[in-house]
Amino acid sequence: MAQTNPPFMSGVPELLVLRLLAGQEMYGYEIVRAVKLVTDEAISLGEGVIYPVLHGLEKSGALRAKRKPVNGRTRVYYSLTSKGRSRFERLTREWDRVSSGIHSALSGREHAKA
Amino acid sequence: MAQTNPPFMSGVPELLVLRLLAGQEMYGYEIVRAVKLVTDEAISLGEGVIYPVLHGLEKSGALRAKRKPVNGRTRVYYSLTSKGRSRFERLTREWDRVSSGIHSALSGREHAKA
DNA sequence: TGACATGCCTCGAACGACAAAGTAAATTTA
DNA sequence: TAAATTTACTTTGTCGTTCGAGGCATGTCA
Repeated sequence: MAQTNPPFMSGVPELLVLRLLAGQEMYGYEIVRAVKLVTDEAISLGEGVIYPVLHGLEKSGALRAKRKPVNGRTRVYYSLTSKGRSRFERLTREWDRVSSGIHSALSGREHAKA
Repeated sequence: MAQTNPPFMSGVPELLVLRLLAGQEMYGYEIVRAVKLVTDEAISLGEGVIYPVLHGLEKSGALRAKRKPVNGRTRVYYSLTSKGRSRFERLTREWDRVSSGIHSALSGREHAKA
């Protein structure tokens, strides 16, 4: 029972979460909605993806969580630590490397003999 | 024991294999070497990745295999079927969609309020 | 009253990438 | 000629991750 955004998704939820939190502190439910917006509807991630990513990043020290009661409901706001920021930068570089490698492969003229 | 090319790799081996075979027929070991070349060294896939992909694609009808003895050794050449070609096109479109969504997210100016 | 939105959480399944190791023959090198 | 390297294919097992579905509780709007 996986798959809706087909392939090409590994590492992407984490990258997007870090990207959003690099701009401002946000809470989980908000991130779920924001992902759609910032990716021009290309990518949609459910809560079952976002929350585990958030918890994992927090546990590893990349995020800091702050609980805030708002209108009787509780929101958990996350923000980047410095560790999170460097992780974001590393992943961004990695993404650039990989995606441009693939771009080369896809756009290269036919055969490149080994 | 996963990870060397870290994240962002899901679906990529299959895409690259299809891409290479769209240009010419090739055998497994050759594909392993070619991947490095066509991705400008950005991506390197071992035999433990390539061969299973090849077998899976063959089983699903995307590839056709032809055994050829060469210098006493046996090579298994693979080529794309029409099913494989349309799969390649579909995956390419999907890759473009996803990668440009991510690009939007990464390059967008800060906050985009939900 | 009910339906829907907000907000959090967790489970289990399915998939797929990967390293490592194994086999075997040809080629190269010492 | 013996040893090491390269070619070539294969399989096993592990591990991380995404994902849908479900559950819970409160608030708002009809």
